[in-house]
Amino acid sequence: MRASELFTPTLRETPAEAEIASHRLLLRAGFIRKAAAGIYTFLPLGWRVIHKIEGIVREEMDRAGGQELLLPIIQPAEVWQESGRWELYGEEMFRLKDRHGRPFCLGPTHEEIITALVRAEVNSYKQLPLLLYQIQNKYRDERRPRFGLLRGREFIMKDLYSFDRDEAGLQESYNKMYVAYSNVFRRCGLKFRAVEADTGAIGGNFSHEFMVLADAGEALVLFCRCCDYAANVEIAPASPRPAPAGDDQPLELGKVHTPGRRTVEEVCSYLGVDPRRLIKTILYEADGQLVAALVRGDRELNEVKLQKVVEAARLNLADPDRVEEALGVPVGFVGPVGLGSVPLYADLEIPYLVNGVAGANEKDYHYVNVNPGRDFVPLKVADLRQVVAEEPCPQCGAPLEEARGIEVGQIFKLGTKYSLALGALYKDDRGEERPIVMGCYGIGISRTMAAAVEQHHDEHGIIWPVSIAPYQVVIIPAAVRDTAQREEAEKIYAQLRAEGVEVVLDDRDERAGVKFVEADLIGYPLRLTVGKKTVAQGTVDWKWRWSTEERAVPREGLARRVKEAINAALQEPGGFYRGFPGI
RNA sequence: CGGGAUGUAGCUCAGCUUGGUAGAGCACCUGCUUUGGGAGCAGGGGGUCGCAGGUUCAAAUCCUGUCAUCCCGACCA
Repeated sequence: MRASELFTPTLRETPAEAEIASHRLLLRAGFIRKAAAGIYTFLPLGWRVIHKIEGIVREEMDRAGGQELLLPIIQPAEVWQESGRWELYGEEMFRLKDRHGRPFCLGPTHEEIITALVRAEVNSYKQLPLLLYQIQNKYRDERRPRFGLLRGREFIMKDLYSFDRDEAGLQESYNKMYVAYSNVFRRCGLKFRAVEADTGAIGGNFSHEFMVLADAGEALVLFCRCCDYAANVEIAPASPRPAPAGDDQPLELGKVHTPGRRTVEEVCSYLGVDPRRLIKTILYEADGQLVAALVRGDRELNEVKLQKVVEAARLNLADPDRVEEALGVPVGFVGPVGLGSVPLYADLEIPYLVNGVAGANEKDYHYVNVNPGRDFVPLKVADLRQVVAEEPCPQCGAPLEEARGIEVGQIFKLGTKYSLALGALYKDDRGEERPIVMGCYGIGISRTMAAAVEQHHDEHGIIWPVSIAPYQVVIIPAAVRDTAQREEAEKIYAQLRAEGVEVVLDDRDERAGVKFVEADLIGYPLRLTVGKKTVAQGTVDWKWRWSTEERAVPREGLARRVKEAINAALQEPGGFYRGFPGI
């Protein structure tokens, strides 16, 4: 491709709407443009990257036995009503009606439609297992789209669904996908971790998320330095540890005046107690009913854990005004002692407390010498708190590390949730009807593109891994008006193309500086510069985008050397980033 | 959905407080010079000031409504 013909409108200045690196750089370098909030056009360079990622995904899915098909974007309401998710999905679903008033939606995901397909076409155990996948636009009307491609309303996703006869078959499919996903992200040149994860609203009972490690990531992951343990903080189990040594003998419950002290910090400094002795009482609405969660003052509550323990379909922090209305106490003074009918859910650490401090359920008062078991009895004691770095690994006990991650893929065991709801059954070898056992496995293609930029960029622009770069090489003649330089560059261009290298010739009549700056911004992995000096001495200047080093290499045999270097880079995508900080 | 902010040229923004008929830099077009890290000079084109009402002799500017976008929070296969 000639740069003079390439449609890559670059921006010298950063668009005001872009906050994070990937959004900023993809806009500036001319890969994407915004059409509406959370909806983007992919320009030629951006679309090439998407194709590269899709290509890698296809190869790995096919290698694992997957078969590609294409499901509709517009889906009829019926199948969603059958699974019960037409109601459950709520506002996040884009809904529409046809001219006859029949309800449809833009598919936010495809479990229903593919299960309906398999229900109709698969009847016998002989047709199983089956791995079907598609790469498609998906639609979710996010309350708040943000971060460019990382959280859009229209996005490109690969998802594969596995259909097996039984649990053992599902486990096998799941393992295949785990391996395939690891291959995909390794080949994309990304530093990632597979972490144990919550299954969320999609249902099912076992899941891993694939996280690209980057500071812009919305997820927090914990991983062990010594063993292979890694988990999303949402589900990482805490090990209970005793409260600090204090008074061993329970003292008499007492009420103290704490005017205006609402927060843990305020109460603790006012009363001169360690936050570890405080009982933090947080009120939630679980399916409309008020519940109280108790954690130590120095801990953070984990809502995902609470939701599971409470067994609520919907759980959200209770509105402070509603709490005051229901309990007659401002939230800062609510405590477990004498809280009436509100069910108490206590973290594992709470029963270890001796002579703790808690709200007195009376404005401007707290209780001291609160003793769990004596002064209140929780409905349930369970792991409710957030684990933090340096706590012991649940597998081996070594201190955990934490990192931020961008979720680019997730694999689930669904079991029979959808096959039962939609009646996807098969006859086994004894003629008995049984539900198909399902799994689902997603990769955010467009999100992976953004994640790659988050992980691989510098102050000048993007640094694409060779495997997903829009083009592998750019040739820059320093001055195209110099016939010798121009002809030399044209020759190299023709030779590289003959070798099958994906190359851009920057044949524009621009100053060399402009071409260098744009090449850095766009992030071509390899740059070959032809100048007056290199022509005279029979060399070209060779520079990798991720390196600061530039060296003159002989013009003789250049095309083959480039081809070999590109192949080497494709073989070991992460190898070129050894210099990058990582884990 | 709650809180905050912003909509003026393709991009970044000034002008708004104190109403008087629209500006800068970059980008674009033409010419000359320049040519290995976003060049210089000269000339030129481009905006119903988000939209709709209202106040006024007069509105980018004041008032009301509305739409859009961004940030924080809530939410999130």
